[in-house]
Amino acid sequence: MGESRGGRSGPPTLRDVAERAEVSAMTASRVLRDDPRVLPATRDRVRAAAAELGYRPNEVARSLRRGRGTGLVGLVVTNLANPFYSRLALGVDSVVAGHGLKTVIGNTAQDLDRERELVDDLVARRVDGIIAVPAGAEQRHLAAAAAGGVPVVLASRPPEGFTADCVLVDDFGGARAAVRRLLARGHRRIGFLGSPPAVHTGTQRLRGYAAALREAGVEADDDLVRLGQTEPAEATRAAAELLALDAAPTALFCSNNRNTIGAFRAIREHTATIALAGFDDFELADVLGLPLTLVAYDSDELGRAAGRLLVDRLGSGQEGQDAPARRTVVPTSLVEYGS
Amino acid sequence: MGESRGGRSGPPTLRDVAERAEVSAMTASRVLRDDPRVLPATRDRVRAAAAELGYRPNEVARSLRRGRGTGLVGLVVTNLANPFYSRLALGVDSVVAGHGLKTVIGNTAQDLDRERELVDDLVARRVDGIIAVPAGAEQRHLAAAAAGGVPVVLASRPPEGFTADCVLVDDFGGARAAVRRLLARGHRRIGFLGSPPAVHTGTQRLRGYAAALREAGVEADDDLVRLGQTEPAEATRAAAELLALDAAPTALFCSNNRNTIGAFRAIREHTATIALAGFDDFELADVLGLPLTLVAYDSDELGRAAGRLLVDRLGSGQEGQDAPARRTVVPTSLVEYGS
DNA sequence: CTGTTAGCGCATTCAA
DNA sequence: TTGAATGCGCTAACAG
Repeated sequence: MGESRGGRSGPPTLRDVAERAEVSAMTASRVLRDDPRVLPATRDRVRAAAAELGYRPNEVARSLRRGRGTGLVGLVVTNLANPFYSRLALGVDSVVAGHGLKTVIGNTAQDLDRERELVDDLVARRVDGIIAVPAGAEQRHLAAAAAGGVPVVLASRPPEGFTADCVLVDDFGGARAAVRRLLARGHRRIGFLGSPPAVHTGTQRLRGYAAALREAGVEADDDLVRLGQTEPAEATRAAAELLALDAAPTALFCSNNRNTIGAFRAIREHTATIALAGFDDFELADVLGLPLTLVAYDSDELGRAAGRLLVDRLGSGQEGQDAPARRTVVPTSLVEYGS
Repeated sequence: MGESRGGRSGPPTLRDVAERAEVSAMTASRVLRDDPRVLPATRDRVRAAAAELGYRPNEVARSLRRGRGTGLVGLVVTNLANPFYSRLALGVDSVVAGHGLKTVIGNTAQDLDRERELVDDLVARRVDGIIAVPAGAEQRHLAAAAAGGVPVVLASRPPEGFTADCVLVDDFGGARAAVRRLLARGHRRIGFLGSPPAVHTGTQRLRGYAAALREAGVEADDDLVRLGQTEPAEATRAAAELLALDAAPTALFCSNNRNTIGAFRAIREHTATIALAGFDDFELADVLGLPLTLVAYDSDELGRAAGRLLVDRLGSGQEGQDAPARRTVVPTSLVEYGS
């Protein structure tokens, strides 16, 4: 507990511990790293000295010296408040923590500039690897990081313009399955609510929607497709507009949980019965008092899979730098709520 | 783009840039930090060289050299999947990012050992400060960090056994207000569902509940109090048990959103009408089809306030190290849903 | 088993 | 305006 080192400032260093224990810095270093080649008596003295000074090894200096990275994994997401991303984060952390790595989470708030800065900063801080859910199709910053030797794994979006490992959800198949189910129930006018066009998952889910319609011989109607809603309130407005059309849809398919929740509120205010389906499961979906078909998948697993890809790549060391890129797809399933 | 440095390994360093630009490392350093005292011509040469090599300053070396910290703020939470914590995290980040600081989020999964390791690791990595929501009453690791000169701010729990800035929610007042409202509606047997006793917020909210009962002259009944539920499923079971009592409660008060959601499911399966109130607002609370009184507060603001306290303490520099600890309280309000 | 030498990549200090 | 020397805190590589 005693802070006393001739008035020097800042936290105690290895030398301080060494002096106090009357050994060289090297020996102190060995003790504190549990190197066995130290006499038990010396070891105890060093340990005591460290404890008395409240010594904490400086991890910054340590990584600089060792040169093999910092033991940190950077995770870049657009919106931590969305349970999808927080689950993903926990999945990543659960895997990498098992390999002695810490997760640094960066939130971009959908801002591309911020995303670029964040990635650059992670590289500058010498993280061992980066897992990212890029906000847009512009991925030059990630490509640069990868080119600079930092392993990059993409989650929920494929790499654009460079190669990297990635974990995807079966966006196309999941959306198609959900829309097929609406079609099987006799719906022919099915609306689509989705994220901005630049978002990969949204595009794929729209493709799945279109494919299901085509297979069923239903002509697509662009008036029934509304893209660009990010928050439930926007989705509620968009859904209300669709429901107010002369040729209004009898069912809605939403490309993510924000849109599904928004659409739910619009339907709730509406007189006619509208069927609802959407991508992403969410808490309390079962108690909305409305039949609801959701495309569910394990978002923790998405994170774990991404973590595994990264850890594998790190583990394979120098020689594994240019192993072929791997792509994992997380399956989806349909869940029926509400009855 | 060209990687070419006589076969040296690893990313390019300042010296590499300097050599390529035919200047000293010092000059290169100045250019890359936008030091104005460099001839424009030289500056351009250095910039070009850096770009060609794909140079990224090594932030690890930089912080070691400067000695004034890493520009990182450590945030320690128990469960990122809980919206409360992800909001808190965003609030913190929004404030500290404005001061050039990055947030490192660590998730403890309610594990005290993991929390201790995490804090130690953050200290070892020389973060500039730590914001924590400790899982239990045991805070020696935080006290040690604070004693070691790392500013610590607690969120949602007060420091135990040491002094530190903190941001609290008005747990006592919020709970009392909610229970008062149930009492005003004529309820006399009111059950309580809460987190494990070690959690500070749970204890305070229980105190608020008890105080409201006492004021109203209602005798407290320990049989109506169930502590220890962390997940909705556990809360559902606990609520069902209360509702099955001979002298069953006519209303339930829950000390957090996990318990409220769990209790909701139990009440939904129950025949009699049970009034429900709880601490924490949550998404879709308005559509549960049940009258619901919630204690709401701004959890982003909780994070922002914590960020502000930390930034203030950092800003005041050396001399502010032992400024008196500050305590901020975030107010609560009652929200009525369902009708 | 212990110590000495050297240097990771960068920026502060001083001198030119 | 530029550069040379020096050291942040720590640890490989080599002595002893």
